[in-house]
Amino acid sequence: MCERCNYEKLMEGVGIRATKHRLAVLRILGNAPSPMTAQEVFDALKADRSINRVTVYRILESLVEGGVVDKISTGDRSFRYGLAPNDNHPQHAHFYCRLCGLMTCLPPESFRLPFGIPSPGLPGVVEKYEIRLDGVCHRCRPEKS
Amino acid sequence: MCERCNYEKLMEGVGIRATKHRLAVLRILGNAPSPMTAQEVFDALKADRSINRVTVYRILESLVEGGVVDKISTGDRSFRYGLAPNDNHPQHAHFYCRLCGLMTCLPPESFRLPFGIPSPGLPGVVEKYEIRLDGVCHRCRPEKS
DNA sequence: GAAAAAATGCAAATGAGTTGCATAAAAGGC
DNA sequence: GCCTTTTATGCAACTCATTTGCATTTTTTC
Ligand SMILES: [Mn+2]
Ligand SMILES: [Mn+2]
Ligand SMILES: [Zn+2]
Ligand SMILES: [Zn+2]
Repeated sequence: MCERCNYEKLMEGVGIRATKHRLAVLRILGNAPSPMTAQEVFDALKADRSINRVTVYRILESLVEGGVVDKISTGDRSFRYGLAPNDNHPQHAHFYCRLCGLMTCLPPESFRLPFGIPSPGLPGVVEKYEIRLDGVCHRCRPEKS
Repeated sequence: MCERCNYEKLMEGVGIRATKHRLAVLRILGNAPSPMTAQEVFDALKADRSINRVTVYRILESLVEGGVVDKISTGDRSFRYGLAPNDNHPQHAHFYCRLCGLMTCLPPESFRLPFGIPSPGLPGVVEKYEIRLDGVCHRCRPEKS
């Protein structure tokens, strides 16, 4: 999804050592058109590398912890992971199909929150926010006229 | 949360028979200040009634299916349930504390999406949407100056 | 290069939510 | 009311994404 992102620098900038596996995970997420599940990342990695499922979870956890990757919740019981918003990638909303589980990135212009996180008045300190539209994607529509 | 809601009518209006258990669940959700987990609903019910955990899940499922209750996703791996937006209860965003798991309803005025669900251009038909601010609530703040 | 620290692998556990099937309660027909 | 059919609930077992514990590499530090 981005040629301008130097993933090594991105990771080391937040104090995460750039191992082969971690770099591979971040590249996969960076090239993905939509946020992926841990399983999808795992499968993508297995294609040309031997890696353990647990390691994938731990890497994703680190990247999320470092703020490089976003962990996105859905209507099913798994999470999706994608590049976190940064200078090159503005925050954006997602569409989630409750039938096939596909999660789609929406253009950043639409559905942005009209605020710079006005914490005063809120019940806590906001670290991130999520806007998710749920429904049924066109592929899954029963009848398409 | 609401004295104007006739829960029996609400349920039967969407074709859900109002059994004792179902009514109790809906009342608990209606009186709750924040969306609850299935476990919390179960515990609240157990206080003055014998009921099975699975039944709670099935009742919540029915109420969600009927559109009376909203199933809200979070940063942990469980869901919260609350009254679905209706004439008396406008859609609103939520704040989720990643430390204690508390989910708080935010005033409907703030953080509403500027749209009436403009499906054209979207990857599917939108049925609902979620706005969730994630962070750490004041109670969980490590140092409060 | 040896010791310490960090990353990875493997097996087992966790836990919210689900499924299958038995029983109880409610609804319909007479 | 009484019998039949449908729907709701209970109980036990299961699912499956994620986590945990601990052993084994791999990397870093000295
Ligand atoms: Mn995205
Ligand atoms: Mn709410
Ligand atoms: Zn779909
Ligand atoms: Zn908290």
